[in-house]
Amino acid sequence: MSGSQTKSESRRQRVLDAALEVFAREGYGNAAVDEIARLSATSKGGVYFHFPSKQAIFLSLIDAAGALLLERTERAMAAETDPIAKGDAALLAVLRTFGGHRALARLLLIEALGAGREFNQRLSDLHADFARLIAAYLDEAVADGAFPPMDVDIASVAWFGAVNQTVTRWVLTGEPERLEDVYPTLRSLLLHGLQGPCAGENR
Amino acid sequence: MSGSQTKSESRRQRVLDAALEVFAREGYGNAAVDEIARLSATSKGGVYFHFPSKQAIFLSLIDAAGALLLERTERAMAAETDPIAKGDAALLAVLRTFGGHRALARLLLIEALGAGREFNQRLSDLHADFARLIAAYLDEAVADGAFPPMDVDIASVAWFGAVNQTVTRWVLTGEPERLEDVYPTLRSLLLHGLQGPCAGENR
Amino acid sequence: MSGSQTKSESRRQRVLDAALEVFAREGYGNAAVDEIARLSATSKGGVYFHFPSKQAIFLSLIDAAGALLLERTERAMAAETDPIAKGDAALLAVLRTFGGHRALARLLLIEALGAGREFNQRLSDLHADFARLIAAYLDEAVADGAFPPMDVDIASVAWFGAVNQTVTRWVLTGEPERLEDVYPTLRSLLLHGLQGPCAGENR
Amino acid sequence: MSGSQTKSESRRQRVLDAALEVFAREGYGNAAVDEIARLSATSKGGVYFHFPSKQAIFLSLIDAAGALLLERTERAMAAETDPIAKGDAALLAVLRTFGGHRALARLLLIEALGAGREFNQRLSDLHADFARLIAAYLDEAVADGAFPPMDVDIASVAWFGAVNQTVTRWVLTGEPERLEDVYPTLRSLLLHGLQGPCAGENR
DNA sequence: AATGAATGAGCGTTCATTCAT
DNA sequence: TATGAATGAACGCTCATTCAT
Repeated sequence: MSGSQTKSESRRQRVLDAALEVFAREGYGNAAVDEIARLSATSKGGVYFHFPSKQAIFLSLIDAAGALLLERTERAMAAETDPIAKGDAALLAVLRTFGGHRALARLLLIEALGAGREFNQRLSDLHADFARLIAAYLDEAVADGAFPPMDVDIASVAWFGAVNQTVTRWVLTGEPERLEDVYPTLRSLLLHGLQGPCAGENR
Repeated sequence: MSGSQTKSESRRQRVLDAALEVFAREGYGNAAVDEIARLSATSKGGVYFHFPSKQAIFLSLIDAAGALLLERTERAMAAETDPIAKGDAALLAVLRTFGGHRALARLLLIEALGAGREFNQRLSDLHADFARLIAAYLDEAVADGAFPPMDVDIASVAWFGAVNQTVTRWVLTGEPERLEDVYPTLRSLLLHGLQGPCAGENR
Repeated sequence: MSGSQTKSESRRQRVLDAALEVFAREGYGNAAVDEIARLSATSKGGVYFHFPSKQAIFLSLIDAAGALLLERTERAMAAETDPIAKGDAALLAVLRTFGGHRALARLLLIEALGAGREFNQRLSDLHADFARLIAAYLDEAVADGAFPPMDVDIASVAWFGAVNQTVTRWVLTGEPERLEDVYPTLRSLLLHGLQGPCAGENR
Repeated sequence: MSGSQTKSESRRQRVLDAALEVFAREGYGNAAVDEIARLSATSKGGVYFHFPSKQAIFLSLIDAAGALLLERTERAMAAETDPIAKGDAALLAVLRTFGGHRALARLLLIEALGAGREFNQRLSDLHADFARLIAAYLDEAVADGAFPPMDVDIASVAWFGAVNQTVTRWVLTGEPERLEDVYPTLRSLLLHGLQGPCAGENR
């Protein structure tokens, strides 16, 4: 990796960092490339040297954020063997990733949704990727006997949605102060639903 | 209701109908007031006679859509007495309302989110209203002994999120073809979670 | 004069009164016909029944204001016979007319100027009318031996300008509190100029 | 001064030149930024790159014109020592500055007045600056014994007004063809008033 | 690689005027 | 006479994108 490559990479990264902040603060439509350039201590031309368009910057951010979320979740699940523990690990990984980076949460769960048709596909793909991850785990857990047979497609989407909504509420209203505090309740709900754990079952 | 009132109201309603279509198709930022005027067979000035701003049109739509959703859900729940049946009714009402009006679903679950800070408050309020409705039901059901004690705040948000996400997937990907098809699975997940109904329990 | 004529006249006058207030407050360009209608307790259509256009309202006001100023000045001069006293009377009449009606002063000296080419002609005519009045007086006074021969055209314009500027300053800055307070100084300046009255001359 | 600075400055100046012409021709309200852009052989965006708003362009012009007028007058007065000669120099400087630039005269004496409350302050300031210049001169001349004691505030405003009105007439009606032709008459009026020079006084 | 001046299409909003009632 | 809903042209301003340097 040559010095100039490094410099170029860091410049590109500075642009992405600035873009994340601006997009999260202003939303996609209201974000100005000028502002991204200013925040990244570059010029407008500099931004356009590294990215072909404003849209491409946003897509880069979504892709990176999605990849980060997936990777963290996968890694956390891989560290466990027990099916239930795998699920717990996934839940915690998502809550921790979003809880530690509010701008990222805002970008992925809020701004990306209304940014236009072009991004819906990308977002659908990400949702699908994540659902696939959860679905694969559910399939395994079902095969393992930990869970009864179910429609894993819908179950994974619902799992994802329940988690998303608590994160979204946290982003929009600031409640609860620490996102991870929802973990015990959410865990119980995901596992046992509203009716709670069956008698004689542990935890 | 005089004739002129009727006419004026109908013009206003035509604008709202057109706006719903345009906002759902283009998103808030990309929607042009010109296009709304064209679709409602009015002039731009006509639109601005009935609404002070583009933002006000959007807010009107969100408020109306939110009120419709709440009202339908409340009405459906009121028709039942059994706690479990109330929950089922709420779930079905939401799925049917959204399933019967994809543009409305897109507006409320997708476009309103990324439309800017001004709308987040309104949306938060709606989310809170809906969560309160569910929370009140859960409180009752817990008191009734149908559900064990739980953190109803988080539970209602998670309930809402699981439903929203399936609706969102339907809006974005068209799956499943009929939204209501998710009802049985979603119902089971909400009630019993991933681990399914306890042995000896009926459905 | 029939009752309806009276009513019509009074309605028309109410529009003019409202227009004077709005034009003086907002300027010609920023004044809205809607606002004039509101202030005159009429509808927009009502305004347009009495006047063919916004421009016509403004011209009516300018004409009326100009006529009032001319008439007051002429009447005041007619009441005197001594040439110097005639001049004093004219000066006082102008100061009193403007001093008693700030909106009128603002309209004639400020707003009418920048309102557009269409009004410049009208304003020029008014200026010319007034200058003619002063010029006729000066001609008489010169013939009388009260003043030495002079270029009465320029003198009348300068007279008008000196007065106008003090009124304009009053409108814009509020100084002096009572416009008529400038009378003694202005009188002396107009009669004797900066060098003051000649030795042996009385006031 | 680098080449790019020169180019940027010249573009900015071209915009100002075009704006002066358009504002003088159409008035502030009727002037379109599009037209300014066309006349300066730029694009609308180009105009807005150099100025934040239409209002700012207008203010720039007023400030520059006011500064030019003040500077020319001050310079002309500084070149003389005799009080009377200083006054003559000031009068000539104003007449020549306006007489040589009709658009500038129109901007400062006509369009700026009716352009709105925002500009009145600026214009008041300019009037005050100019009045201060004249007042300072009058104070000196009084101390020198050239003029008798007087209310210099009002005298300077009247001086300014008499000159302005002749310039305004020239702008509006084109009379006299050469503005400077009013100089002798105006000079005499300002010095001696309508009653003319005292017997035994020279010039 | 980087800069920033320049472009120009597009948009929200205003408002004088018209006209059916 | 009077009303006020409707029209539509006009305008100030923004901003993603380009490109000469």
